[in-house]
Amino acid sequence: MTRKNMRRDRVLTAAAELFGQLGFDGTSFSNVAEKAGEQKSFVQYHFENKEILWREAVSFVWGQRNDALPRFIEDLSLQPGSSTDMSTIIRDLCRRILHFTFDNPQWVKIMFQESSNPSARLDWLVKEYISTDFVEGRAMIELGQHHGMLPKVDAMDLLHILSGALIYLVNVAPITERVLGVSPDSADYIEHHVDTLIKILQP
Amino acid sequence: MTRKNMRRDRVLTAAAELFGQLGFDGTSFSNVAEKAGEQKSFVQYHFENKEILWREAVSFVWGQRNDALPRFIEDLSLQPGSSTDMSTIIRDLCRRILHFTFDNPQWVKIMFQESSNPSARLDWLVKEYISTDFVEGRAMIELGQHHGMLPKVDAMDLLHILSGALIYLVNVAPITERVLGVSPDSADYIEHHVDTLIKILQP
DNA sequence: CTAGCGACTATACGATCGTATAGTTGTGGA
DNA sequence: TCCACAACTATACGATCGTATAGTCGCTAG
Repeated sequence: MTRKNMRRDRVLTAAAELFGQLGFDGTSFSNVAEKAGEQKSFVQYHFENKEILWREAVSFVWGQRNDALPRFIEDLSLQPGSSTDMSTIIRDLCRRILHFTFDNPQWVKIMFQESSNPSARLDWLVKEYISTDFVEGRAMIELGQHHGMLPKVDAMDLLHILSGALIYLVNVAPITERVLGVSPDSADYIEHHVDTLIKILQP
Repeated sequence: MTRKNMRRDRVLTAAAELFGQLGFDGTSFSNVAEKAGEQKSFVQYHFENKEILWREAVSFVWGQRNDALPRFIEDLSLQPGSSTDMSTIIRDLCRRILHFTFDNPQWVKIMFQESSNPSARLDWLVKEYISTDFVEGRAMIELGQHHGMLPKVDAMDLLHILSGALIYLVNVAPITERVLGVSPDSADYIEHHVDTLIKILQP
């Protein structure tokens, strides 16, 4: 990768983090520049306004996510649908999603930020990325159901319930940490949580 | 209620909405004043700085929530633990929580805002309100388990899973609305969602 | 009647916001 | 060698930020 793109990516990484943590209005060019170790004018030069910076940061984050997540999901379809233990596959998938999202929470945080204050940006985000997520998520759930790995209930509701059960854990992690004095992003905690989820999902 | 307190409460209501939607940094005195139909100087007079305005708004919202929610939860313990249909009680509780949170999403949104950017404010929020929520939530889950109404798994994990399944629905509602073209805050949608959740929770 | 005080408003301050634009530097082709 | 242009930086602009403070109003104790 060229040095030029490295600097640009550092800015996008910083921007994504701040947009996720502070929201669109709470994030500033100087914020981003400082976090990225660049000058404000450098950021402004590469992204002519805040709206564009936001969109590029979102595309950057979703790109990384889409590079990483499908690998996990393919595991689901690779199984011949028979002999392998049902709970093992689901457990593995949940575990990987949790680990990935704990390491890369920006996509979830940005999604929640924009969703809490509907705007033209949310329209763009939905049209560009999230509507696809819904379709693929639903298909994944239905695949799991078809293989007898998930309860036979409304797929879209189940998608929301599972997404909620997983993502909520990441979102309230700093709170859980303060209240219970444990780290929800630790392998042990994730393992335990997924275990409980599996028990509930089993017939 | 005195006219004076009415104006103050209007400000707190506006502040809570904005803090939830835009976060602490994204919210300003002028923002709040405009939304409340007051002058910036009026807001500043009653709340000497932004930190205090935030804390008062949080206390206001949690106060309203604590006035409204316990009534629902008492229903759980009132039952003699026997004859009444298990699923009916849980279903009713979930339904009420969803309706209430769709009508008053500020407490959830503020919690997520602060959780996405750990700070001294989060410490205060946890100490003042959320640690209690955890304890009571856990007790409620254990009560449900004791009555044979919930699966016998780790109570804290189950609390997170249920909270997630319910609250996620509220948080992504604007997205769901755009993607599926339905209103997740409608009675029908809630009913259907809770129905699915109950099916999963049943043995 | 009025002095004083609590409730509220108006104005002022420096800092920072998003954006525009002028200036500087480096480099590759004529 | 020198020029053109891309890459980057510095500075400037009005608006708005959080906060401080001076001013206005109405009521009531003396």
